[in-house]
Amino acid sequence: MARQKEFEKEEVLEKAMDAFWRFGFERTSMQSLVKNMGINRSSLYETFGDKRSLFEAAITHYEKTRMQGMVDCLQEMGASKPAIAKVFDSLIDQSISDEERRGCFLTNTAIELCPHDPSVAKKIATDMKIVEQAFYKVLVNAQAKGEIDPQKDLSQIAQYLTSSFQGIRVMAKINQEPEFLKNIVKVTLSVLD
Amino acid sequence: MARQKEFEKEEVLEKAMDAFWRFGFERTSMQSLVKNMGINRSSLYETFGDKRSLFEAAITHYEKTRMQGMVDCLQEMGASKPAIAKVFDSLIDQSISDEERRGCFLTNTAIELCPHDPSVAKKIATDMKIVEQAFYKVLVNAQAKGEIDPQKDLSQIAQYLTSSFQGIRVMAKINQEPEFLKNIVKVTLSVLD
DNA sequence: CAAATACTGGAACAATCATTTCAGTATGTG
DNA sequence: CACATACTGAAATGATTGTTCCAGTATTTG
Repeated sequence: MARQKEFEKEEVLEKAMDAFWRFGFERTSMQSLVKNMGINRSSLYETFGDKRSLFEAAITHYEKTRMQGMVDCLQEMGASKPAIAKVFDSLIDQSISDEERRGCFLTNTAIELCPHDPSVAKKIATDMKIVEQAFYKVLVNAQAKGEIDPQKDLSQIAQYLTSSFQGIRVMAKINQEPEFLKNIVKVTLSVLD
Repeated sequence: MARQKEFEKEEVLEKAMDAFWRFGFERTSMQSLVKNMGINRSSLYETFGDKRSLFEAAITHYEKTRMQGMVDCLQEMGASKPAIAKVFDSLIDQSISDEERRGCFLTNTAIELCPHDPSVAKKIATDMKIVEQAFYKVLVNAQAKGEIDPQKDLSQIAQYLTSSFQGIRVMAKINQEPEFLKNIVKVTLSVLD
């Protein structure tokens, strides 16, 4: 018995995420969010609450729409060593074509907010654990297939791959040359041989 | 024929660096800088110019007082493989005891400013090249001593080590457990074997 | 003493920040 | 039609932002 919402929540959240992703929490003003999300200021506050809440929603949206895709790729049936290479290859593809150098929203947030925001820090820590465990599962598969030396400690390698991933995200902010990034990945993955 | 400056430039710059290091460029206000540097607002502007200039001076100060120490460690006479281990060990020590999770000022700045500030981006890129070349020199020594397989491509490994360093800096923002970080370093350096 | 420089503290500036509120209009259901 | 909800646009709030300016005081050198 009332008017319906005119905007799709996910749709405007995508735009909010994009703004936070590009500029970070502090450099993104509510003013610019109103402009970029294309909804009224009042609707924004009513739907998402304050800036912090909106930011958390944006992070959650990133987890669902970006991070999960990578995790899924690692958790496909029978995924093993090639899946790891694939994930790092698409990391490079993304980094090269990322003209605004957005990098990874989670990495950016880890740097900007983790030390001062326990709630966000917890979210990011959980995300990293999920990525790490996705790597771990693939490594188990790979080891079972004989692609990886059975002596190797897979949980350690999973942590290492997660860390390497973050490192490349940082490097891509500084140097986007394809050869440069490819070399790093090559050496990184040589650990698996 | 005039009054002398009462504060040591390096001394107050250290304090400015500390603030920017902890909170980043955007979250550090001139107000808080006036307070933390312990000098008058007028003196601040007269000595360092505007906020951006002060920030660049802070980065330069970090390069001289923090980064250079690591580079020196790598460039000591005859430094080879153990020097690399030492650098990563002290990275872990720093990360563990870094209660405010400041991490690396250059990493933080790369994430926050590189995409939007070409001048800062250039500075950081130069710094990374310096670190990379320091690694490279040590690797050459190590290879000459027979510590490293002569077949390995040292410039690629130098890039890899630089990237891994950044990765650990990010991970330490998220998880400071010593065992966790040590494992990552262990796997990282296994590339040299 | 006189001139030059460096300090202090605070005021003033215009701009921007996040957030709240409100009056008015549109669109739906009973 | 009546009521409920959702929209719009704008204004107002109070705080904070970076920066400039100034009057007054202190310290040094010629």
